[in-house]
Amino acid sequence: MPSTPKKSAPLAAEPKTLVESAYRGLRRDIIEGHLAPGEKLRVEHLKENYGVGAGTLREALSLLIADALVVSQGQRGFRVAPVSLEDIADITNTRVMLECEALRQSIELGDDAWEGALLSAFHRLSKAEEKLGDPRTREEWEERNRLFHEVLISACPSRWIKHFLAILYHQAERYRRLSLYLQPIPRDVHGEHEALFKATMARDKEKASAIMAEHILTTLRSIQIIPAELLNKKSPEPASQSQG
Amino acid sequence: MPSTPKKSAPLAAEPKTLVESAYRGLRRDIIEGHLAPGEKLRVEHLKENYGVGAGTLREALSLLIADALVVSQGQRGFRVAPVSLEDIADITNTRVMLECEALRQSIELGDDAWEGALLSAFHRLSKAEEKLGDPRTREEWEERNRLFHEVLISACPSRWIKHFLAILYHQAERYRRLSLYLQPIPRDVHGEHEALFKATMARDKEKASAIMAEHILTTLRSIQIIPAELLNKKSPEPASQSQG
DNA sequence: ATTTATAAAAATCTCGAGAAAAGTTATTGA
DNA sequence: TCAATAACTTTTCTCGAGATTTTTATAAAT
Repeated sequence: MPSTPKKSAPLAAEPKTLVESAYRGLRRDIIEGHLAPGEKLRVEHLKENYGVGAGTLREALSLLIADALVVSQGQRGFRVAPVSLEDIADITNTRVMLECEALRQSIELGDDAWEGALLSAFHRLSKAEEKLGDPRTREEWEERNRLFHEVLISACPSRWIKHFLAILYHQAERYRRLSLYLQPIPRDVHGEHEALFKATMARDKEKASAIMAEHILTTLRSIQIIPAELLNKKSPEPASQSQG
Repeated sequence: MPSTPKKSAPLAAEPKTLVESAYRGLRRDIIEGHLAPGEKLRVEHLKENYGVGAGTLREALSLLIADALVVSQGQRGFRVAPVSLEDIADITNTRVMLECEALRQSIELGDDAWEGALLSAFHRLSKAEEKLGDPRTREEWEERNRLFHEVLISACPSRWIKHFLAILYHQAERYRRLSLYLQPIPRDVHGEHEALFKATMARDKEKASAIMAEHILTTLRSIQIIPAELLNKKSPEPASQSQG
């Protein structure tokens, strides 16, 4: 569970310590694909890229195991978590179940402030969707999309469901970015968001969750074709990373 | 997700490294209550109890954040995760949802080998339940109970659901042990297990999941009274731990 | 040519000491 | 008496170096 109630990240908010700085940088590079799935993470090499000591980097990698973005085996070091078609299907199905349940509870319990926040988030997302196509606005849309989904379920009182959803969202985001090269622009995602928004505001639990399920599953279908060369790099080819 | 398909633990199987040894010992001591909820975990003191260096212990603590048994805040060190009535209720409800879904899928997809394993697990659990009351057999019952639940959902193909359930099971176990002093012997748990077993073998998905839900919720009700002195020790009172 | 054994290389794992921060106690001033 | 500051103590955080283990490369033997 999140140690602080501030954000969805599994650690405190701002990178006060070097461990957290390295954790952030590594997470970003894994999700954005700069560190390929299955790639070996050699501590002695990586510590230079993130400007920290060996022990500190090991600690950051241990933290990333919680997000299932890194795996470690016995005495054989760390690797970027591998990807597979079964995995993304599993992630999606589990996310559908949890997010639909969270949405139902949120609709049941949400108050006026929640409605207001939702209205605001939907407005901002709509604005970002108007000017899609420009790759410079993609990051903005990505962030507002995340926020829209977060606000939708924010009235759900279960911290555990939200915690698990945050993990799954990061996982799904990684897969989405891997297949982004193929499908630069989503399908009619605005229509889906609008229907989702309306059903939620109308407090129609079943309809809203049905739309949500279809929405997430559609995303899966647009992802399922991933070029083979992006999968599970086992060889120790050195990749360049960004710096926190 | 588990890095190895062997067990439900988030790390490799046997404690080959000191990090893992410390991780195991700490997890045990937290779940069994030797390290009280909310208690501060001072690295310099703890490293003697587990016979490892400071960096190694920090790494083990980072690993425990994945299980939500330890929390860390900024520059203020580590603490045992606090407990609350809302939390155990949340854990239970989430567990009901996930475990019922997993059971439905398991019933749907389980083959003959699964039925055989289930039969075996139920038999062993029944034997252990006959001679309950003797506190020496409690650990044995605990283990067989865990295994019975694990086998029940083992035919569910979703690794993520099982991963989340493993986390929640550890959480619930901690609460159960905290309240164990009050309720040394469970209620008619054997009858519940038998009904659950029969409905599952009869491939009655809805009936089985309904019994499962009631079963888990009943456990919650028997837990919800926890003596105040066991809650959230904020003061740095030194507690004695077991040694790995 | 394939396999086994040996040796070198690389990487992981581990520890103790030093710098930075947080928490605590004592002192000063109103 | 109480609040604020300052000095002190404790603890966390960080790094570099040494001990094991794994991996790779080389050579010998069937």
